[in-house]
Amino acid sequence: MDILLEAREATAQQVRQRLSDPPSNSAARALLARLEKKGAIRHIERDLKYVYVPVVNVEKARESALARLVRVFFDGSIASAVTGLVEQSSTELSEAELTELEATIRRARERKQNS
Amino acid sequence: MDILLEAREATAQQVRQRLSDPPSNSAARALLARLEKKGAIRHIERDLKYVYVPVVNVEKARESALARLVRVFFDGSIASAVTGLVEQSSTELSEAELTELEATIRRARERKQNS
DNA sequence: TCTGGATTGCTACAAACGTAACATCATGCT
DNA sequence: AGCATGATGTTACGTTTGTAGCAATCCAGA
Repeated sequence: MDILLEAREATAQQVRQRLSDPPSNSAARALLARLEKKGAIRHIERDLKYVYVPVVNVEKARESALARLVRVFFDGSIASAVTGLVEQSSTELSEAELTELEATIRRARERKQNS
Repeated sequence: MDILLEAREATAQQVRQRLSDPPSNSAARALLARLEKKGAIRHIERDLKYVYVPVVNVEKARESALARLVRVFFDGSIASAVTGLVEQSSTELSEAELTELEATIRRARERKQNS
């Protein structure tokens, strides 16, 4: 499921290849068939292959994933989560990104004051 | 598993109650027994109940959860993830927290320059 | 004492899942 | 045409997981 959300779309083979500890070909197809039966994904036929796409609301999936992360690993503190994210990978953030983040925080402050 | 990480510890009943779409009592107990068999959790006997606690490395679990989130929902961009986190919940952040986040960014910048 | 509630141990069965194997179909190459 | 390749459809089997039920144990209260 994550793989489809990440790749936007994928064939059975592509999903299988991206899975850690790749299951058999049958298992990958069966998994996709089950997800489709449950309504989580759907498939389009293209070039004789089935291309699977997630049917879930990506926005909501992201929101709930963020909320879960904050709740489970950061005691519900959004500030702690942001701090953790930034500090875990500070060297991967470019100067431009750091500046942009500061702008984001300023915008958040303004939105807060206007509400 | 998430529930145990979040609650630090829980009995079979507590885990079951916190699960969305709560499974049967037997299923909850069987699940915990399996997790214990796999070594992911362990149990302590207290007041005649089994209190289960996660045995996983919380640090690593958090890191991988953060990495997954960034990869799946934010195209691998840490900056986007931080922005999403801040904007999704800007009104829940206090002024003090916003200020603290700015300090965090400054620290990240300094660390970056020193590396 | 004894009765009820809560919890675990254990067993049997059903549903879901992983896997392998084979058939079928379309495509491309010789 | 004939054949190999890659994809899906389908079936069968074993493993894992979910469920229900019942016995045993401990505790609290009547």
